Amino acid sequence: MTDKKEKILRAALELFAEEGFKSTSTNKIAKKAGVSEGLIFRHFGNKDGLLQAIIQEGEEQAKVLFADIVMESDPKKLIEKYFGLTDKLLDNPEMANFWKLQYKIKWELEIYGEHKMEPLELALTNAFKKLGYKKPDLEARLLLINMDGMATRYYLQEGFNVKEMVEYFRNKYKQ
Amino acid sequence: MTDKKEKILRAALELFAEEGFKSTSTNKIAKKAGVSEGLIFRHFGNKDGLLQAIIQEGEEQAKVLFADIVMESDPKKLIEKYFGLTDKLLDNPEMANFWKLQYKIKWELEIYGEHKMEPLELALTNAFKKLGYKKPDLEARLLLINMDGMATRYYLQEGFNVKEMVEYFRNKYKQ
DNA sequence: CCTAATTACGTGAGTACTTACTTACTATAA
DNA sequence: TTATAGTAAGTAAGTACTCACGTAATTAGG
Repeated sequence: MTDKKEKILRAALELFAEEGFKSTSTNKIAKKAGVSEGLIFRHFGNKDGLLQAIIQEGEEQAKVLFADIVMESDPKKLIEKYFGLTDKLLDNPEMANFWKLQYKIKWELEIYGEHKMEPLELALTNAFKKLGYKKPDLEARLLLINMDGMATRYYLQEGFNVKEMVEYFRNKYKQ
Repeated sequence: MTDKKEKILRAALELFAEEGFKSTSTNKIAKKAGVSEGLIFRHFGNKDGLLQAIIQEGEEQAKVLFADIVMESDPKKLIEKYFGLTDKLLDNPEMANFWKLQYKIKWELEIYGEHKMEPLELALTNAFKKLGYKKPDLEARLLLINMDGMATRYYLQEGFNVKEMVEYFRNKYKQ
């Protein structure tokens, strides 16, 4: 991975997350990265290849992020760790940018990409089963759906207090 | 409102909801509506004016939709009516299209437009207060956040079973 | 170890096509 | 007769992508 190739990736991630995939021109990406426009196509083939490269890189990040949660065997601790995700995401600006991009392109290209979340959903389902929930799969999905909603607010509603909301929701699973 | 003007509005709503605002060309709208491209600009000034017209029309629809819920004085019934929203939205395809557009442009243009939901949030807050909830405002917001999450899944995740999820969530507020 | 050949990296100026929007014009109705 | 509704054919400014051309790095052979 050359220096300029990485600069393209970083510039594209930022611009895609800010302005969307289709609305971001390759010209703009090249200017932000400080390279010639042609270099983008040399390295990634076409604009879509660039997007795929960004997505793939992010998926690997996500796996690392989820690993610690999924491995937890104590159900209560697992749920606690799940709620801890938010803080991790908020503290790392590059990670936050990547997740913003994820949601943006979800809506722009209308693909949900559930496989990314599947291990997390399964782990949560198992935890709720151990805790005696009658419908552990639905309870797990409810948590993830709530996460989607939180993300919508966090990224789009100015002044939305995530931490307060997460704290309130988390408390429902504490006792 | 002339016949052709309305055809433009309908075509634009559909295309914006399907492909997004920026990605839909005025040329395409004109072809779908069966009018000349220039007529769009005669009636709406520019592409943004067309979007505004669609949004405004939809906001009026939303007010009508929420009115029945907001007016309800019995807290339990109010919450029940809130959960009934889903069925109403799913049964009316034009309404479904409008809400899809709402979420799409939220992410595309990064504006949340909370004022539209405010009366609903206030009404729910009041209902939870009457029912003795310690933090009725947060509980109300939780419901709306959940709705955002459900919408994300419903519109983007193929094969997502909304009714089952809504039913499960609704049951938490029944007793 | 030096040189020659090959590959990978990088650019600037082009390509054909699409974009939102304009203009000059006609038909229709009040 | 005057405003309104409607059109066809433009326009300049993008758009993703290509191409001919260099230069730097890597490898191969004597």
